[in-house]
Amino acid sequence: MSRYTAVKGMNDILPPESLRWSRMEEDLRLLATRLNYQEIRTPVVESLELFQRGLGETSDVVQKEMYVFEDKNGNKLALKPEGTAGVVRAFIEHSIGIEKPGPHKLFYIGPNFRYEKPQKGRYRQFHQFGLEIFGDPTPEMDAELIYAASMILDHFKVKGEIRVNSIGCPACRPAYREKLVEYFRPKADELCGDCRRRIDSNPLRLIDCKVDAPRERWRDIPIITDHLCPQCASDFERLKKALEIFHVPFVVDPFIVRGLDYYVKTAFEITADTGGTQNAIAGGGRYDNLVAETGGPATPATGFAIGLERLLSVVPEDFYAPQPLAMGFALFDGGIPALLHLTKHLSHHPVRYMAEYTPRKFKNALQKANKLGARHIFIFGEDEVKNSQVLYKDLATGDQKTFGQHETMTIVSMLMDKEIEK
RNA sequence: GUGGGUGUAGUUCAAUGGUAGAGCACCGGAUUGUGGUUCCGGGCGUUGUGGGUUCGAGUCCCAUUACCCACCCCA
Repeated sequence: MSRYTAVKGMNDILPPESLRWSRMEEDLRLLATRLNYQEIRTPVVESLELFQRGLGETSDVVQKEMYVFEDKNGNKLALKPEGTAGVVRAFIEHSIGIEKPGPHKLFYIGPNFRYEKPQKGRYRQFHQFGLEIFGDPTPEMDAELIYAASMILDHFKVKGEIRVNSIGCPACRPAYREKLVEYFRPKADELCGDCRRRIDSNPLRLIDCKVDAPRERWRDIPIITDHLCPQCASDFERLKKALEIFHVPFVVDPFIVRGLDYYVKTAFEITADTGGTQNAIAGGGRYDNLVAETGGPATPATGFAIGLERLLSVVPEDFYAPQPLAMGFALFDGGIPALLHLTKHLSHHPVRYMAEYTPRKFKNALQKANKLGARHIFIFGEDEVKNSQVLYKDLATGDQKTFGQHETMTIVSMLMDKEIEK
């Protein structure tokens, strides 16, 4: 047992899992870039107030899940619990919306921190990839964003369910909220303790309760989509129409509620079977008022974030096949210079290769290569060195061949061709 | 914050209250340059930690801690 352990809820990512991570990140960057999203990198730390204002004082994230601390100057800071607030702050601070006409498409990828009790799919340090679009108010842009999300699912061969909703705007949501309160108040005695509190604190959450399962018990719960203002209602229709043109498979789920206060109108969520109860792999929606509320010019905006731990947990195991490994051995000290030359040449090519410079017996070299899972080996023994040759052996097929030591280009192309075949 | 479960070798797991073990993995070897099989050899682990009961505790009791899962919340 080592004396030090990783901090609770924060995990080491070790090989070979780390390879899946870096490949996944590479793919996400590539996909986003192709759709003309540009990367924005914001600090891990922001002022506490930014999050309090942005996410809402009453949200659980702000109330009890943030890592808050003071620096030596007494500034109240927080580790970012989500990605959007920092992006919005940077968008305003650097006048991105003023310098060029919109829409401005940005993506980010990085760690977030929430002080929660860890469980499957939930960690204190977790990672998100997100897309944000500033300066476009249309539901069609929401649809394009959701289409991008569905492309990401397809790319990673993930079967997810895209659930969309409209949660209204400041014009219509308060009225719906009242309707819910009216509906549930007489039923308070039948509700669980949490829900009784929610009637006043957060009535929108009532319909989501797993203890009471209100949607099973009462069929006549007021539904947000029946209480939208004319503008929100027509936007929602346009959203659905656009999604159909994109051929995005989706279901309307009028019970989706976003946990952060800044969302309006379009809200969506992608769920998948992650093997735990934390099955939301992505979530997002429109946040038209956040830029203004954060102190910037009124700017409509929409975006979403994917939880990378959860995404990776549903990416098929064989999605990223490791490259075959090649190894080099010397059977005696006299083979080492030639082995060094081979290492030097192969280092310049995209083949996975490593050498061992302690001379081994032939049999032990093969054993070692097997144990490390190598596919190709190169051996320099006395005969080979005498003739300026190298022995190549394919451990999968047993085929072997000798090459001249100067035929390294042939060797490289052979290794690379083999990889393409596979 | 609230529950439940589990902590024994690198790992997966055993051990009616009576000397702590096995598989896998790892290292070395089995007469000279051909592997995955086989065989032989290699482990004194503060049994998570601290107390208690007992002649005797990995085993029973209490506390504590870590991890896992669930509630809650969310990515």
